[in-house]
Amino acid sequence: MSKGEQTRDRILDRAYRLAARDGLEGLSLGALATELGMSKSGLFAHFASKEELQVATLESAAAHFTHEVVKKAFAAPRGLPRLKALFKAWIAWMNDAGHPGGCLFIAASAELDDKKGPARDTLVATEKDLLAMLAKAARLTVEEGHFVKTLDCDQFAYEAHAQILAYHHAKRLLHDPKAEARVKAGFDRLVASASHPQ
Amino acid sequence: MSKGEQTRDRILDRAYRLAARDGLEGLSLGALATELGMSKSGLFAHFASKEELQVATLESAAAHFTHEVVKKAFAAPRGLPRLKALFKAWIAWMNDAGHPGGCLFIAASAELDDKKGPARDTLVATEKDLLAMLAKAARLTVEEGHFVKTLDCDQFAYEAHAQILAYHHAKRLLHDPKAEARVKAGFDRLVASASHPQ
DNA sequence: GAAAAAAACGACCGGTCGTACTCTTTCCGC
DNA sequence: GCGGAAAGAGTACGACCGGTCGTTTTTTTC
Repeated sequence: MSKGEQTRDRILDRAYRLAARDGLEGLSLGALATELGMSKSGLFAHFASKEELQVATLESAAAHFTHEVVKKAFAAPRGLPRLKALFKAWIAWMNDAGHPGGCLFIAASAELDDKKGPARDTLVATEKDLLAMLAKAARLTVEEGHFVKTLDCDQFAYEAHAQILAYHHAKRLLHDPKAEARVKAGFDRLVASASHPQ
Repeated sequence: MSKGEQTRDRILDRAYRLAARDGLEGLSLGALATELGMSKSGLFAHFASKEELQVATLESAAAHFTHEVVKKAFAAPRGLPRLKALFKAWIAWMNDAGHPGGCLFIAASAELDDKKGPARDTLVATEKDLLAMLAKAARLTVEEGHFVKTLDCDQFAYEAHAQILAYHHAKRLLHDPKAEARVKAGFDRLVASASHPQ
C-alpha cells in the first residue's frame, strides 16, 4: 500500500469518528486536518471536494461494518443462530469504544433525509443493502424451519432495524442504563413472534 | 398578544421547519431572517444567542406536539382506544405537510447526542417526558384490563417509540411506499403481544 | 398627539468555511 | 543515487457564519 493510500485510510478513519460526532456536514476540513496533524490543503489533495470526502467516508464505514459485523455473523450457522450472532455483533459494534460518536449511518440518516446528492444516494443504497441483508437472513431462518413459513421477512428486517434505532436513541441520547436490556427484550420479542404461528 | 410576541412566534414557526430540514446547527440566522423577510439583526433582537433560539425552537415544537397530538389523543377513552388514537395522531403529525422537514426531535436526537449544553438538555427532558407519557398511557391500558397485568410499561413505551423512529427512517430517508403499512403492522404486533399472556 | 418603549434596520466585526493556486518535500522505480 | 512523480505545505480567495453596534422606524402608553 502506497503512502497516499495509507494517508487516505488514516483520513477516512478519523473522518468517520468526527462525522459520527458532528455530522457529515459538521465535519470540517480544517478540524479534520488539525486532528490528523496535517495541513488542510494536504488533506484536500486526496479528495476533489468535501462531498467526495463525505461519500468516501460513508463507503469506508460501510466496508468496515460489513467486515466487522456481517462477516463475523456469517461464521455462525445459518438460521436463528446466525441472526442472533448478527444482532449481537451489531450491538457490540455500536458499543465499541472505537466509535465514540455513535453510528454514523444513523446520524447521517437524520441529516441527509431532506438533502440531495451523492452522499444521500450512497447512504440510501447502504441502508437498503442492510435491510435486504437482514431480510435475507430472516428468509434463511424460515428455510431452516426456525421461523414460521408465513413470516413477512421484509417486515422482520424493518422491525429489527427499529430495535437498532431505538437502542441508539436510548443509549446515546438518553444515557438510559437499561438500554441494552431493552433492546435485547425487544429483539427477543421479535424473534418469539416470528417463531410461533400467529 | 404584542407585536413582539407575534414576531417571535413567527420566527419559531419558521425556525422549526428550517431546523427540521437542516438541523439545529445548520439553522443559520441569516437564512432564517431572509425567509422571514426581515433583517438578521432584527431577528436576533428576540434572542440572546443562537443557542437560546435553538432551545426556544425545541420548546415551541414540544408545545405544538403536545397540543396537536397528545391532547387530541386524550379525548379518546383511556386504555387501548386512547393508545391507538395517540399512535394515529402521531403518525398523522409526522405526515403533516406543515412539517416538511420531518420530525425535529428525531433529527435533533442524532445531532445533539454527543454535544453538551442547554439544547441537548431540553431535548433529553422532552424525550423523557414523551416516553413517560407513553408508559403512563400503557399503564392506564393495563388498568383498564386491555393489556396483561405483567406488562413492562416502560418497555412498551420504548418499543412504541422504536416504531416511530423506524417509520421516520423508512419514510423520509428510504421513501419506502410501504412505510405506513410497516409501522401499523409493527404497532399491531406490539399491541397484540401486550394483550395476550406470554 | 407627544413621549417612552419596543422592534427592526443596515453596516460591520473577527473568524471559519470550502476551495484554488503555487511551491517544496518526500518517495520510489530505474 | 538520481530524476520524475507523488504527497503535502503554504497562502490566499470569496462567501458566509454568529454576533454587535448605533440608528431609525413602529408600536404602545399616557
